[in-house]
Amino acid sequence: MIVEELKKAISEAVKNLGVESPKVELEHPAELSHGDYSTNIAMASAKLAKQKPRDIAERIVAELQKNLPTGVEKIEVAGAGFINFHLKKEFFADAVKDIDGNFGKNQSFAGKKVMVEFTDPNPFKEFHIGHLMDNAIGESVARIFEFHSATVKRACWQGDVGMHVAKSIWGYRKEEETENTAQAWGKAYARGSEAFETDEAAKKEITTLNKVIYEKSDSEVNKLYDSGRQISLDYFEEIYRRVGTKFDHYFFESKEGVEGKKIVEEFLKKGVFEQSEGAVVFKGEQYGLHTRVFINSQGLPTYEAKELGLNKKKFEVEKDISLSIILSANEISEYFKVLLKVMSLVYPPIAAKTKHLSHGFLKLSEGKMSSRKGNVITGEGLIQQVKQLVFEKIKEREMSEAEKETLAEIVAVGAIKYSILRQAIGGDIIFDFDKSISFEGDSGPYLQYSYVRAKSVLAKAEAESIKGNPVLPKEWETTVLEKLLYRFPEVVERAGTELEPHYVTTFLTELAGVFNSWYAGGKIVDATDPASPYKLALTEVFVTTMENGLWLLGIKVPERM
RNA sequence: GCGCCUAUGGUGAAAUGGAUAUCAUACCUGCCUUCGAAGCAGAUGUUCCAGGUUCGAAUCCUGGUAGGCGCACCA
Repeated sequence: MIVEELKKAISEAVKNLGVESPKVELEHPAELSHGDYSTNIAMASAKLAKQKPRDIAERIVAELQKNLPTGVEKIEVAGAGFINFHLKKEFFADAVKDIDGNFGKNQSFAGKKVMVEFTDPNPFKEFHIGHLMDNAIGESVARIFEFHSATVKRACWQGDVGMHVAKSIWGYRKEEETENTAQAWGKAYARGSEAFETDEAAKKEITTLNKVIYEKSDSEVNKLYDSGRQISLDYFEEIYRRVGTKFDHYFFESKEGVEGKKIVEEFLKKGVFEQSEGAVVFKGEQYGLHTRVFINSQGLPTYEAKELGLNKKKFEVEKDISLSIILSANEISEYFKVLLKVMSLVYPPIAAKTKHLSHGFLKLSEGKMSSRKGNVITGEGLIQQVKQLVFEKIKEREMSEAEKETLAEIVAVGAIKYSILRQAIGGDIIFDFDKSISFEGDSGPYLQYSYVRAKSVLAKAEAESIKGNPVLPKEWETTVLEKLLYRFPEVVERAGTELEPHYVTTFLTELAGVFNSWYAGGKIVDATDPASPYKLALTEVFVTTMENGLWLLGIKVPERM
């Protein structure tokens, strides 16, 4: 590996100078003109040596020149004392040669199992664009772990009991003729919530109904409950299919709540929880957190207790989980700190392996979206709207209706996922339909288009029977494309360590830009050009990288567009 | 009130304590008789404020300001 070679050479050079120095760090400079790798070792050791950084840098370089590491074209001192390494064109050609379908994968989680819990929509409520955001991030995180060779188990945690269900069923019964569809249940929830907040009598009815649902004591309610629940779940399944997620495990609050309540009761005796105002609570203040209710005064488990049951259950259904990730919006971050504290007191080994990953909020420019108020954009609605724009764009194309339909779906879902995965996961996205979903510039379709275009170059080459060959042509000037391509595995690795899919998005966007620019600069397939086979090999490798990178983002690639 | 998070061109974002802060969009100017113009090339414009740490700060620390979220039986 070039990095290890360079590091070794640098530390030896530094040692030969008798300069004391900290650990050698290599990085890619922000600008390619500054070389392929750079080190700030001279600045870092200048203080220890009581010398000028630039002088040290000059002497290190002189030392390195005596025995230039393989693969290095030239070494320069720049700026305050940076040492920049420019690699040889052969290095890049070698890197290109090694790229295959596994490009970007590493072994860091080989033999380890990771569970990722995400999406988590609640039956009886809308599947809104916030769920779409959670899904896009969660699916990408799962795929990134798969590229780290982990066995990944996707889990979906669904609230099929609780106050929201009572509100929905109450709201459903209020309306005389209500269709049994997911949309109708979503509206019923809004009705129930409204009444709960404004009407005291309704509030009482709903609270009672909640208990009835838990106890399954009313057969008419049970019937409504069963059919409404199934309608929601079927509806969700259809969305998962469209966005490309397959869950391994579905967990339900109705089930895990029972176990969770038992855990709370057991640890109430052990003093972890205490009784307060008829409820069972955890006093978080002693840990700098706040108090939360685990069993309410009706004797029903709250979300906290259910989670306690859930996280134990995860480690029962899947043996040997190394890492259990829970994805959610950051509105419940504080709550999760309390939960993780309780978990560390109740079952420390599980708590130690559980990590809460919180992402920002997807909200509308006119304010917070709330399914209680009914001002939500549903996930399905958004996909439909974006699809319409795609249809508009391709209406003149010579394609069958079926082909247009498939293409519109792929482009629409890709555009949405890109708009979510382009930024660090902590930040909110103020959703504005016209601005948030783009087809040009930094966008999903830009990546898809670049890919499709490269594929058609390959198709042309095949038609003209020109084959790709990664052997360097005689006169060759290294392209920016080559200088970026070999970095892809590093990007994937970093995305995994930091749990940040957007590193992949940023890299692919830059790569596609570089490819497009190169593409516009001259012909790739050209029988009269001796460099054509190498150019083709580069194009092939670009296609492979885009395929793998887009897969990591959960973005599908069309054949034509 | 207390706690957590955030603040980067007009707008949306990126940046491992590093070099002249990078993209996109919008606006303006060119390029389809090259392998797909959902593209390419060019022009304009940016780190909330005040201190501090550091050879070096958008990044770390302190104090402000502005915004978001949370703070007992919703999830």
